[in-house]
Amino acid sequence: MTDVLREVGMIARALDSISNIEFRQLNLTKGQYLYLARICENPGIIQEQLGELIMVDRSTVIRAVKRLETTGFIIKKADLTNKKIKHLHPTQTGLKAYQTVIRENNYSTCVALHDFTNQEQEQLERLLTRVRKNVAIDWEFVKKGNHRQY
Amino acid sequence: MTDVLREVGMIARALDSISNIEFRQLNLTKGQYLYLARICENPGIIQEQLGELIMVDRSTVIRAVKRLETTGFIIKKADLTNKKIKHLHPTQTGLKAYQTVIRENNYSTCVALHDFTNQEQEQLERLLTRVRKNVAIDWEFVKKGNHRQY
DNA sequence: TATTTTTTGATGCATTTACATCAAAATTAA
DNA sequence: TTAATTTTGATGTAAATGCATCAAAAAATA
Repeated sequence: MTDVLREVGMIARALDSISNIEFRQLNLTKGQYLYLARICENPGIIQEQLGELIMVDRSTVIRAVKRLETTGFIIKKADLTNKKIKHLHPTQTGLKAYQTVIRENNYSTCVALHDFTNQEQEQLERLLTRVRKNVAIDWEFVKKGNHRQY
Repeated sequence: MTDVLREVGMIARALDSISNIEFRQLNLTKGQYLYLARICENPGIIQEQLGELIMVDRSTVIRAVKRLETTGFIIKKADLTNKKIKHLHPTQTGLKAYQTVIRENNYSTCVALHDFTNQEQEQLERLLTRVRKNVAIDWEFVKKGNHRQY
């Protein structure tokens, strides 16, 4: 019954582990590739949204982004009208590193799906998107302090 | 292209986050439910195997298991012939907590698959198992210090 | 308009995570 | 058997993670 979730967990940990090892050569520490990629793909995004996109805690985002800033991969820009928010943009260095991140991620996807037909790949993606949306509802519910009944 | 991996990552983080929040009432700290469940299902397992099963670093297993031991969820038993290895077994407290872990995990699975037909559920599980096996090969390769070409 | 609530960012603290490295036992090879 | 290699466990160190909490700005409500 819980097997599906376990497979997902194992796959996620293994791939994250591989990426973290491989991206050390880019001077990206654990997990940073996630934030960098999303910022490069959504320039101007704010930290709050980044957390929702990646599904991690706000405080985690803030610290990961701070590190990316001090190491020169991204910059924070103030908003013209809203004093509270800060827009995130990649630097040249960030975009350069992003190329490698994408190449690696694509390679991992190929490895993960190497014996899959096109149809199976599409099927898996469709199913996973539905799972993610289902799970997101409960994640936000529980993160807000609500209790699930089971 | 990399979307499948991202979905997997998001799902895994969200579910892990939910579980960690919910299991604090059992006095299980972050990630410990994973180890406890596997030990309850594989009594006598050794730490090395546990790492392969969950796909985390050896050092992480050792510390998680140590905490589970000091908090009384499991015990380590010496092997009769092999002085190097230590077999892990749940205590009564551990088995009690495991009941809740399973109930929660099953509930999360239901939530994740709530709009899936039986056929879709089975299909997803088959596909994910194949992905996990594919990924495991590279994980062990990279963990051993080998470099992937991409 | 004034008050309340929500949003967004930030930090202190405790904890996990994992790489590098060591050490001892067990296994394999010479 | 002896020497080399692998397995298994362990720890120091550095870093990420996330909860609790604060604060300021913005948005919603009275």
